[in-house]
Amino acid sequence: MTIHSNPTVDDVAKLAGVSTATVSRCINNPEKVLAPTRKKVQVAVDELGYTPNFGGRYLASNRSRTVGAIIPTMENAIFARGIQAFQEVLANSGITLLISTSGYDPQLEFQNIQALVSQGAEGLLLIGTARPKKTYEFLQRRNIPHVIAWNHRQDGEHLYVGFDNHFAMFELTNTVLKMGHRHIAIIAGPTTNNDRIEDRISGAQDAIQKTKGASLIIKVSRSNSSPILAGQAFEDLMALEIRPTVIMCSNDALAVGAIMRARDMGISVPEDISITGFDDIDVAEIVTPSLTTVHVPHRQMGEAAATLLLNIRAGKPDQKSIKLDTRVVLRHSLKTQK
Amino acid sequence: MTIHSNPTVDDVAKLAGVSTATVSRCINNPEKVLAPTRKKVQVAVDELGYTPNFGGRYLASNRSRTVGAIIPTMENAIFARGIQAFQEVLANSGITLLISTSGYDPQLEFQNIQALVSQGAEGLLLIGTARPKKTYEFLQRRNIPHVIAWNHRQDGEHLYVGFDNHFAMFELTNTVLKMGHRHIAIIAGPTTNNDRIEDRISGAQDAIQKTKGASLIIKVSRSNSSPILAGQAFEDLMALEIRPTVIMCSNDALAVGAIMRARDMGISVPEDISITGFDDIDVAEIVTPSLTTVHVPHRQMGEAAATLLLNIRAGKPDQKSIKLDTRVVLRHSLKTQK
DNA sequence: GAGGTTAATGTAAACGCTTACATGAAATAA
DNA sequence: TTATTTCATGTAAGCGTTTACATTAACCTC
Repeated sequence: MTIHSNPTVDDVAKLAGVSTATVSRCINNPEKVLAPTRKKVQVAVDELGYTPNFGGRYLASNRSRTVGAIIPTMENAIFARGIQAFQEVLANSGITLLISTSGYDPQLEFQNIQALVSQGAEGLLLIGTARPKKTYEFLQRRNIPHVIAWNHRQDGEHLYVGFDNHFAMFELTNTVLKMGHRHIAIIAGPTTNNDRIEDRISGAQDAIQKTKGASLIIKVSRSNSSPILAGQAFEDLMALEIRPTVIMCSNDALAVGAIMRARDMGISVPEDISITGFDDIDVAEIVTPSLTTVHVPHRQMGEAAATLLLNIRAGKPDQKSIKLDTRVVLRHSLKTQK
Repeated sequence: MTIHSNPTVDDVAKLAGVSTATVSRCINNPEKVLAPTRKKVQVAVDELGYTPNFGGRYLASNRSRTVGAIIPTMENAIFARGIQAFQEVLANSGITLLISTSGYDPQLEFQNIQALVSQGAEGLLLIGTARPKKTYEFLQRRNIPHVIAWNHRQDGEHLYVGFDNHFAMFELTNTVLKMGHRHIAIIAGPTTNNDRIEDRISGAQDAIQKTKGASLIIKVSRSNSSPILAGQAFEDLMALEIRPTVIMCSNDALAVGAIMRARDMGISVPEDISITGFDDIDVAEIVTPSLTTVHVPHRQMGEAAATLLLNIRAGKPDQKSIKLDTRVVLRHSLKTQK
C-alpha cells in the first residue's frame, strides 16, 4: 500500500458517508441522486482529487469511450487532414481516439487492429478495402463496427465512407481525352493491398478503352509517396521511343516528383508534356505549374466517418455507406493537345 | 453467457488445458513457460481469436501500456512526421499511442491531458513549454512523466527533446545579415501560448541588435499556418514606404504564402525581395523559388522523445533533456543584397 | 392507519486480468 | 534410498468500477 496510490470510490464513499453505488451514480447519473447527497459526494471528490480509474470502469461497464483508426501513415497529408476531422468530431462526443499506422503492411495492420481492439476500441476506422480475409474474420467475430474510408464501392460488402476512386479517375481521364491526348501514361504506386490505386488505374483504363486510338502505358513506381521514385519513373517514360503526351499520376506527391524531374531535365510542363495528379493536397496549388488533379473532400470524409461510427455506437439502426463527391480541378499542368 | 461475448483467459485456459496463470504468463513472460505448453496456449489463442482485455489488464497490473500525445494539429506536416516516428518507436515496445489535438488552445489542451491521463496514459508528449501553471500542477500531482518536444531551453525546468528555436533563428538571421540585408521584416504567427515562435522572434532580434544599421519590423499574422493570411501580411509589408529587403517567416507554410502572393503581385523572389522560412517541410524544396529555411530533424525528435519516455517507464534513472541540431538550408529564395 | 407506490440509497456480485503463494514433479545431492 | 533444490504450473485473491436487486423511508389513497 503506497502513499501515492490514487483515491478510489471507496475512499470517496467513506469520506462522504455514502455507499460506492451512490458515488458512482453521482458521477454517471447525477440526476438519480438527491442534491444534498450529491453535494456531499462532490466535496469528497474535490477533497481527494478523485478521478475514476479507467480500467475498473471499462471492466465493469464494458464501455471504453474509445475508437481506433489505423492509417497507412501520418506523413501523408491526405490522411492527416481526414483523421484530424475524425478526431475532432469524436472528441466532441467525449470519445478518445487511438491511432496506429501500418505503413501499408496488411500484416502490421492486423496486429494493430488486435492491439486497438484489446485496448477497448469500440469501433474502427480503416483505410481502403483490400486486406486479408482473416482480418475481416477477426472483426466479424469480435463484432467490431468498422468503417472503410478513402474508397467507396458498390459491392455492399462493407460500410464505406468515401469516394469512388474508379469513377473519379474515369472522369479525369475523360477530361484528358477530351483535350486531345491519345498517348497516355500512368505513374502509379504498387497496387498490392491498395484498392484505391487499383480502382484509379481501372478507371483510367475504362475511359481509354472506349476511345478509338487511345493507348495507355502503366508504369508502377515502387512507392506511392516518394517523389524521387516518381521522378525515376518519369525519366523512364521520357526515354520511350514514342513519348506519351500526358502522364497521369496516381497521386499528387508522385505528380510533383514528376514535375520536378521534368524541370531538372529541361522538359517543360505542360508545353512538352502534361501531368496530372490526384488528391488535391496543398502542394498542388503551390507547385509550378500548378497541378491539374482530382479534389477529394478529406475533412468531410473524416467527419462523416466519425458521425457514422457514433451513430452505430448509439445503436441507431440502418447505418448506410456514404458516398462523397470528388471533382476534377483544372490547373496549369494539363494543356490541350493539338 | 452470450454467444458474442469475447473470449477470456478462462476460455483460452480451458481450451488449452492449462490454468489462467499459465495463459497470462505465455502472453507476458513467455520465457517462463515450457515450449510445449506455450504451443498449446498459442493454438488456443489463435483458435479463439483471443486478445487480452485492456480493462482487466490495467486493473490487475496497474500498467496501461499506453502513452499520450497532444499536438496542436495533425494538419501541419511538422507534427505529423514527428508523431509518426514517435508512434513507431512506441509500437515496437508494445505501447499504444493516444493522440489528441488542441488546436493551439491551452484550455483544450488541459482537458485533453486530463482525458488521456484518466484513460491511463503513463506518459505524455507535449509540444512546447508555454501552458498554464495549473496544467503543470496537475501533471506533477498525478506524477505523470512528460516530455516537451519541438523546443529546447536551458532553464532546466522541464524534460525537453527538441531544438533551440532561439539559436536556430539567430543563426539564420546571421546568415541573412552576412548576405548584406539590413532592412529585415518578420512575418510570424501569434506568440500567445507559443514559445517556439516567441523564441524564434527573439533569436532574430538578438542577431539584429548586435549589427549596426540593421532594423527589424515584426508583422504578426493571425494564424501560424495559413498561407493566405501570410500573403495578406506580405502585402502590408510591401505597402511600406521603405520596403524590407528580406522577409523572414516563422515557418515554411507562411513563407510559401508570401512567395505565392509575391508571384500574384508581380514581385519577383528573390530579385525584388528575399524570403526565408523555418522547418524545412517538403514544400520548401518544391516551391519556386525553392525556400531557404532551417532544417529541423522532426523524425529524430519523435524517436528520441519516445525513447526517453520508454526509459522513464522502464525506471532508468537520470533521464536528461535532449538537444537536437538544426541547420540552415540555403536555397534560392534568399539572395545577396548588394 | 393499512396497503400500495415511488424514490433514494445500500449491498454485493460480477467484469478479466495479474501475481504472490502453494503445489507437485523432476533433477540433483547426500 | 532419501532429502533437497529447482522449476513449471496451478490456486485464488485482489485491482476499482458499475449495476441488478434489496432495502428503507416517505408519501399517497381510501
